Amino acid sequence: MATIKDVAERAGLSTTLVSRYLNQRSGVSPSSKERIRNAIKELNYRPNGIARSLVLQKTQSIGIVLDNLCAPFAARLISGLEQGAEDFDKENKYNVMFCSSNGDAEKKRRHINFLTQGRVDGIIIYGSLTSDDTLISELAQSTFPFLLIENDVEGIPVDKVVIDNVDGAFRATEHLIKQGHKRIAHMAGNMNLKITLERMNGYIRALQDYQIPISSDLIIHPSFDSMELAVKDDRYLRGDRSYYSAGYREMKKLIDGGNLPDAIFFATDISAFGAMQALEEAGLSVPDDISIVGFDDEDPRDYGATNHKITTMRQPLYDLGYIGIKRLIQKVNNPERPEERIVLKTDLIVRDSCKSKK
Amino acid sequence: MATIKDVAERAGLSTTLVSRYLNQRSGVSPSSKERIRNAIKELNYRPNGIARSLVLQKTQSIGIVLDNLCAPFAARLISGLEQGAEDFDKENKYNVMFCSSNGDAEKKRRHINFLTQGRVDGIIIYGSLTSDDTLISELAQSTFPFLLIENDVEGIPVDKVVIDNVDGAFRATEHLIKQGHKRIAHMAGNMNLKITLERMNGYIRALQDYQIPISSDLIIHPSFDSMELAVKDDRYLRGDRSYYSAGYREMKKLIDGGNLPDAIFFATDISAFGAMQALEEAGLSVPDDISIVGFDDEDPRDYGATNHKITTMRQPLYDLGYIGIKRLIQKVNNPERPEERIVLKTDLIVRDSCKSKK
DNA sequence: TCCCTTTCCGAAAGCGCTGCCAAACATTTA
DNA sequence: TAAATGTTTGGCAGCGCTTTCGGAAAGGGA
Repeated sequence: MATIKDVAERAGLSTTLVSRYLNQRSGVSPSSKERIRNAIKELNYRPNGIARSLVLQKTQSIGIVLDNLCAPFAARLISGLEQGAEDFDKENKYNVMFCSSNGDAEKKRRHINFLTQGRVDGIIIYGSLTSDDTLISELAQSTFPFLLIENDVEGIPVDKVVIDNVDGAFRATEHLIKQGHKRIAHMAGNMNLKITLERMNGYIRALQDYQIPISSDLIIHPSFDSMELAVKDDRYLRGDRSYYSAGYREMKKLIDGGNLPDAIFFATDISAFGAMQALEEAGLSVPDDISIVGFDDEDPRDYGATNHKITTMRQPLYDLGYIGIKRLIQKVNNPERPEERIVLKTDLIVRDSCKSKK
Repeated sequence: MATIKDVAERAGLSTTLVSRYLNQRSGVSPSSKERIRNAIKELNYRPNGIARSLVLQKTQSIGIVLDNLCAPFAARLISGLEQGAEDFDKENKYNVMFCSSNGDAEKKRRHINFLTQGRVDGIIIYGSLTSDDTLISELAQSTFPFLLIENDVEGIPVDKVVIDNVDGAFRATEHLIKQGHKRIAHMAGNMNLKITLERMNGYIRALQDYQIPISSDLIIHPSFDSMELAVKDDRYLRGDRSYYSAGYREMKKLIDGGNLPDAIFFATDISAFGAMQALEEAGLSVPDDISIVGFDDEDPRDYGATNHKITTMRQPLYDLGYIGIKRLIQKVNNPERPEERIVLKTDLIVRDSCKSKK
């Protein structure tokens, strides 16, 4: 591969001049320009961005690492990220690069390590790492600019943008309460996840606020299988179905138990979809026999479910990305700014799965 | 940011030794190791990958640039790429990074330029560039390893893996012929695209082979709007709907014209979905009134269509990615290998949109 | 004791580029 | 004509790392 030196030699000029030409700086005479242009063409020269970045201490790029590029929610998140990068810095455009770990924690680690070794100017990490994520705190010690989305790690000052899960769950439950429901159950998510705790918290607070007694019978803790195969008919089904099966199983138990609650707030739509299948099979109707509110605004079709129109709390994924990358770029350009924790609210999307109780 | 020099100084050793330690080479005594380890921790040192890559002339990463990361087909392609990278080089794992241009040709160009300036060891470009893609030929002149997927540029020796569109269209048409259809129409795609020509070519050859007269009345050239908004209800619809509308319009004309063909072979499923809506609205049935074969195996739900079960030619997208990245990594490790053009066949997926003619 | 391995270590060159600074040249002004 | 100003140009250091190569130290055998 030809280098800037080769070009300079060929053009009979100094590398300084060639560099100036390449970066369209002033101080290059027209005749020199011409000679450099020719030399470049003759040698098929392509500048080495790596070397350039080394001296400039800047790559003009941003890395994003997430678990699953093809996940149902990813599209909206990605759009937000791309658009944010576009809108923020119109002249010095940032190149946004995505790395997908496909649920492999080790791979995610590797990606983060790779990118944070100066390969990009900053990174955004979506979602949590394994429980013992010393990597985040190590990163926080260094000065490398990074930002977390949907990973509300505690104890370390870190830039992050997160969802207000407590508020979302509160409002979801409140929605049910305001429709006159009293026996409101909650089907929790994976208890290893912080968001599960937060959502349960919101549920409990809503009941407390409206002076509805909290019954532990009505709080359901499904057990989750490990991630279920997301491939069907060689067509990639975008979502992990383990929550679906869990919802199905628990709903079945509930139906068999005989004492159905008025309403259920699900920590995630996916479990709700599974539950709805169980209800359907039992000849029960949503919302006539039971009201349901979910969370996440998932697309039932991504989980092979029938097209339920479920009332749900929707995460502002686009905004998560948009705001996140804006903040990161600010950080890149002004490392002194103190860390921020940005909280976004969820939206209540009212569909057909709830009904007022007479 | 601390550098290797700082670490060496702190440890009271040379940078050479620190480098050796970092790369787990022999020739570092246990006591030195200990001191280096401490120095690294104390300084929060992270090695600079950029500098490392500059001297090693290797980044251990691969870049992928495509038009739309969130496109319906992308999931399968991405899976293939990721898996291929994984399977090929188990010890020196490559980091795969994705760049999405969202249909912006200038952005795609920028991404390609960025990555090919030594930022990665090789890139894969999915889909075509603008018609005047001098960029590809420039790249071909250089020694930078790259590979094209689904972009069968001519005249330049380039590594690429492509679909056999002629064969696919031939077999699609043949499928119709063998069911006894005689008046088989073809709805073409965007005539600026080479694949459109190839698919039409396959259609014509099939008719010729089976001695069915070719009638230009039966070859429909829809006009396509520019890319249609792919957002609906703030939920990102994954596909571009312009082909859908075109299919709808043309089918309507055909119905109004009165003289419906026995069958239609569509250059893309998306047009077929649109056409099927028109047929439905006209009270006509597929496959009773007309048989249909499509191409691409698109998911109707990605285009807001009802869930048609269409017989179609499916592209082996996973394989495209899997084989493509394997080939690229080979190229990276052995630049001398001459360019290859790998052709993959499509699969006929029989569903419910065709019926034998009595 | 000497010589020969073996192990550990560091100086220095260099990867391809940019930016500072001074030198060379050209042009204008007094 | 000399001085002052403006425009081009190139030498060189240095970005953070690896690697070569020779030297020092330590251990072993005679």
